[in-house]
This record gives sequence, C-alpha cells and structure tokens, in this order.
Amino acid sequence: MTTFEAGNITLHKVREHVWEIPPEDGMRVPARVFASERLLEEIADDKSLQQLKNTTHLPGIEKYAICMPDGHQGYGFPVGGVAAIDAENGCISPGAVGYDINCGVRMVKTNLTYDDVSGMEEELVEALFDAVPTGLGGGGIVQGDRDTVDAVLERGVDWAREEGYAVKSDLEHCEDEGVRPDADPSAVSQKAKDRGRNQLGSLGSGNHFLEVQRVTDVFDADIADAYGLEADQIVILIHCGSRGLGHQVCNDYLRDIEQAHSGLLSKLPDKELAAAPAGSQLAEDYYGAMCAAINFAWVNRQLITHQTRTVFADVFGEPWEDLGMELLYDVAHNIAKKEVHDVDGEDKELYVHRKGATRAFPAGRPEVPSAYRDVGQPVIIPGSMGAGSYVLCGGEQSLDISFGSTAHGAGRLMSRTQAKDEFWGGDVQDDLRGQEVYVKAESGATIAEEAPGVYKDVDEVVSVSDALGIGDKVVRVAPVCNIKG
DNA sequence: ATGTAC
Repeated sequence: MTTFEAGNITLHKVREHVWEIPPEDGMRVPARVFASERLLEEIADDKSLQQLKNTTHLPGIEKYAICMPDGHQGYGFPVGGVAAIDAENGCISPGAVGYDINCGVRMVKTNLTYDDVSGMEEELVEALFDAVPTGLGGGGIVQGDRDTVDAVLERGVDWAREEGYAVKSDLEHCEDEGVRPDADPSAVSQKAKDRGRNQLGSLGSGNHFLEVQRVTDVFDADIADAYGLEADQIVILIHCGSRGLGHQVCNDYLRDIEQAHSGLLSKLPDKELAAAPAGSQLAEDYYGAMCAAINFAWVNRQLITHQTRTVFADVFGEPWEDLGMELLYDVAHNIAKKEVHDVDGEDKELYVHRKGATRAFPAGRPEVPSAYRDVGQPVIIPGSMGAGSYVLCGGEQSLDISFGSTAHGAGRLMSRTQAKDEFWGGDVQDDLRGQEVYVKAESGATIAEEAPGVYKDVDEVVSVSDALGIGDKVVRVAPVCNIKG
C-alpha cells in the first residue's frame, strides 16, 4: 500500500486521488483527503491535516471528515473541508462553517462576445468600481434601517425582488431559491445587524471580487448548452460574502458555545472547534442565525448583480434583459445545512458543514432547482485573477463519497502575510495587464495578497474533482477585467 | 474573511 508521510501523520492511499488517515486515539471516524500527490504535498505544508484529524473528534460525525484538493488551514477546520454530522445526536460547529457565512459566488451570463468588450476594459472597470462599493468598512448599495436588515435576514432574495433589485428568474437560479427557510433573524445580535445595515451590497476585501470573464473552453457541450454557456461568451463572476454581519454572527456564537458547552469543548483537541450539541438551544439559535446570514449574503450578491446590470446597460446602450444578463446560478461556499444523506444504507438527517466547499448535487436531487434538475446543479469554482475559473456540474459520485460536495476554488498556497513578502501589488497589476487582464483594487496590498502565485493550480484542483466524478468539468473561463477591495 | 485585537 502506498503511504504519504506528512510529519507525524501518515496517509494511506485508498485509490487514485483518495488518501485516508486511519482512526486513532479519539478519532471517531477516519479522515480523507481528495488530492493528487502534488496537491497533497501542498496541503501537508500547513496545519490542514492536523485540523482535519481534529474534526473527526466531533460527536456524531459520519463516515469520514473530508479535505478537498484546494484545502488549506483555517480557523479550527481547514478551508476546503466537509464534515457531515448527525443532526439529531451530533453537534454543529461554527468553526466548521467559517467566519464568512455564505461566502459564495454567482455567475451572470451575457449574450456579448469577447470582441464586444475588448478595448472597453478600462471603461467597464471604472464604471463597475464606481457602482459597487469595495474594501473594508461600511458603505453599501442600499442603506438599510433595522427593519430592512430584518426583512433581508428573513426573506433573502425575495426581499430584493419586492424592492426591484431582482426578478423572478433570479430566485429560480439561486441555491435554495435565494431564501433559507430556517432563517431566524431574532437569533442575530443587534450588534451583527448594526454592522450589516450599511454593508448591504458591498464587495468587501480579501479574495472577494467582481470579474468579467470570457468562456475559453467547453468540455461538455450538452451540459454547457443546458446552462446557456458557449465559447467566447462574456460572463460575470461575483464573489463575496456576508461582510461584518456574518463575521459577527460567527464570533457571537463561538463565544457563547465555548462557555455554555465547555464540557464538550474540553473533550475536543482544539478550542476553535467549539460545538453545540444537536437539540440544544444554542445549536438551534446558531443554525437560525447562520441561515439568516446566508440570506444576507445572497441579497448582497443580488444587489451587486443589480448594479452590474445597470453598468452594462449604460456602457452597451441596451437594457440588461436584451444583453442576456441572466443568473446562471449562485452557490454557497461556507455553510452548514440540514440535508438527508444515505449513511450505511439508512437515510439520515445531517448537518453538512461545507467550509470552502461547494454543494455539488447531481441530477435528480430535489434541492436542485427545476431548471437544472435533469442535468445536475452548476458548481462555480473561481480560480485566481490570472488563472481563470470553472463551471462544473454536480457529479454522480458526490452523494456516495463526499456528501454531495466538491472543491470551491484554487485554494491558497501561502498566508496573506507571506504573500505580501513575496509580491508587490503594482508589479502584479502590471504582469496581469501584460496578459490582457485589467485589474483595479481599492488597496495594493489586496492585489499582493491575491496574486495568482499565492494560489494552487486550479486546473489540477478541478481535474481531481472531475476524475473522482464529484464535480464534472463543463466550461473554463478566463479573466478579462476585475475589481476588488 | 473581518470596524485585521481578549
């Protein structure tokens, strides 16, 4: 049997792209890493594998903890991690969801081709930068009062539709139709709501961006056709999350859960994995608050979509409907959701924690919107500003081996601090312009932190997903121009 | 990721 030695952790190769850490002291289940050997070496370079092992100590965890090919270390649990935990007898852990609740990505289609936008990059970027608030701190497209924030938390994209920022088809092309029914705004602290009220419709900082892209490769013509994608088409990717509101929700519940469930915590190897037992008041409250933050993030991306449509209509002199600016799909990258999965031949309700992982349901699952139920859901995987991104289709194997999940991006290779040592924003921007990618950011430091060289190889990440059959390649897109915090 | 800090 082939093994891989990572410090004091030994992984056994189960088969191509599947590595397992067998259970030992305190691990309730094994841990699995889905990766090529090269990606595994990169994953083994930080604390990801130890964090993955730690997660297997959580009560009620089923089958195995998973690290996707884009995994890297995060708060308590790797970014790129999936943990499915019994929703009746297990627990829920905010650290296994992440600070940026429903950080996620949506793709907006157009009927423009690369020739239509070539030469207009600067004009587009300047107009988008003016229309979409970026960077840290406050300032959003909508200035909400307390009632607005409550309505957003409760009703998600349906609120945006009522206010004229969304159309019906936007809801039909969003995970959960843009509304998480389990949202409980009363479980969100006033402090979190106050942080959110002037951030409604704002990109934020870090790896968040709005990017205009062109389709360069079509791998599956039938599915591309079902998704309305074709070679040379211009599409727009919007990547952002729940800003200060989601961050505050995570922080509030981590502190409360650490205190109220210190007994459970004392049996876990890392304080950052603090978890609330299923059925406890805090488990219910966190779940309701997290679902509300999910709605907030969807509205955030919807408001940015609205602005983007307005900008394109101005620049190209046609209504956005005539430019074909429909939503392909909106996927969450940081969530925990109650889902029913087969465990040892029995249907079980689980809290599926996906932190830096994407739901990748194949054809037939009832949660997939009817527009895609016969094909499988679109899975959107942003790469870096230089490398480009992918649209995949939820794979047949995902329900068997990954609780209906796949990777979520390229995955970092180094910390932000290290990135700023290795790169300078201005140089990165110049290099990108040499590749005909026009980037504008609020801060040079952000460009350095997000330089293409700080990311793993997105082609390799996606090829692992495709080879395992958990998310299948549909199209590849290349960046044209990009705005960031 | 984040009013970049318990």
